[in-house]
Amino acid sequence: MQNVLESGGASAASGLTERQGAVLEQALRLLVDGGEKALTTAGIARAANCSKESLYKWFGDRDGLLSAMISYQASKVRTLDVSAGALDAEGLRRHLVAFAKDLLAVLAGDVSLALNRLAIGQASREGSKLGHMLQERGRRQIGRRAGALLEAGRKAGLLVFHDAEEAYGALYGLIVSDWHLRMLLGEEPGEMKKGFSRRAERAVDAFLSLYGKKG
Amino acid sequence: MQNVLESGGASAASGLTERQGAVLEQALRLLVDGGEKALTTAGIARAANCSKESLYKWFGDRDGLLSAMISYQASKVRTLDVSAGALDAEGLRRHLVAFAKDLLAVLAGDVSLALNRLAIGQASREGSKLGHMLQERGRRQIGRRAGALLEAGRKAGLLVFHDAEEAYGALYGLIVSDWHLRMLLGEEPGEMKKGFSRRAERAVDAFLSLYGKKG
DNA sequence: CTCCATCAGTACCGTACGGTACGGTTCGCG
DNA sequence: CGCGAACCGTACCGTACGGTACTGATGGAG
Repeated sequence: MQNVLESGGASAASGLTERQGAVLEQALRLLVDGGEKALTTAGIARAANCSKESLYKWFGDRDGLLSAMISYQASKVRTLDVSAGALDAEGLRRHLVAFAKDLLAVLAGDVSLALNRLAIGQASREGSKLGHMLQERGRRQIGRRAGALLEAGRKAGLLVFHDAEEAYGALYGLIVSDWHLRMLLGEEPGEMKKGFSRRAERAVDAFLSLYGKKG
Repeated sequence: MQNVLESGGASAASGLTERQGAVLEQALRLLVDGGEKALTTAGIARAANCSKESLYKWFGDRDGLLSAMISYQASKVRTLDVSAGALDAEGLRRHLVAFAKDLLAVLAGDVSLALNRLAIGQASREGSKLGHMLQERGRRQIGRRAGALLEAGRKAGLLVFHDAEEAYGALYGLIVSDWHLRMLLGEEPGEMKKGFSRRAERAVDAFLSLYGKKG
């Protein structure tokens, strides 16, 4: 997640120069540390050792900078596709548990929480481009991985469902419940992370009990 | 939820005068309409036909006013206790479905969404009193109703679980999934509300399939 | 009627932020 | 070397907000 060192990296993928990516990195760090209120153009310029003029030249506007931050962060997250060849019951369970743990880890991450808070705060005013973007690039991405996993399970005769979206919704709800919102509201995530592993297994057990064959 | 007409109402319960309650009502309306950015002290004073000086005299501070708004709104929501005498399977299911529909309706409400956005936006900076307060007065309240319902179901031999908190978490997750977050991010709630009824029943079916006696 | 408390309305102040303009510096290129 | 582009640092401007001070009106108590 912090690998700025890779040449090109996430910057090239979005048509950004390396320097601009580094600036966005600093902006994300500012956002994580101090919240939206601390995310001033002057602060970003100071933290990134660049000038405000450059910020406006590169991103046009404060909103453009915010959008670029979300876009940049999303471009760093790549969901590994599961090679679902020859899946047995135990393998499916392991994959589901891994997915659950990854999901909880991602949602509990500093940057994810900060960006979600930012987008939610901006969601009230008309436009709400950020919320839509976060939704599209974040959830849709991880949803694809889950969808592929569920479809593979069904093809292997291990899962039974007629609506993949509904099954995914149940899986998501069983895993996350209201933990995401609680973390967004400021509950200390350190205490929560301890129970994540057990929570992931419990959720997958329940999900398999609902949608597993002869379950 | 909108019954401001009751004499005294939520104001008296919180040690507020009727006038102060009306001011908070206008503040909530401003927040719902325009988001946190529109919630300025001058705007509240203008909307409520009062002076800024009175605002500061009554609530001390802008944060105090925000806290008062959450406290005031929470004091208006009363969870009806279920008289759980003689519960059969069909009755339990009906109660659960009613709870699910109420939960979805509350979470999708304008005021709830606006207050959650406000608290989440404020959660980053140290203190995060609002998030904690919303958590305590909101979730804990509705969680009690669910807890009583679940306990009654177990006592009637209709539900089997060893950890009420875990069962409630599963119920909540199955009902809400990621819909709350999506609405907080600005997704149009109008389109969602149509499916709430069916969603509530599906969720309760799944929950009963997990925790109902004999499968 | 007089006194006093409360409150609306407004003017005011300090601050902080978004956005712009300008001087000085580095660096690549002909 | 000369030139221009990119850019850093900073100063600057307009605006908007939080919070305070003042004035005048209202209304109840003695």
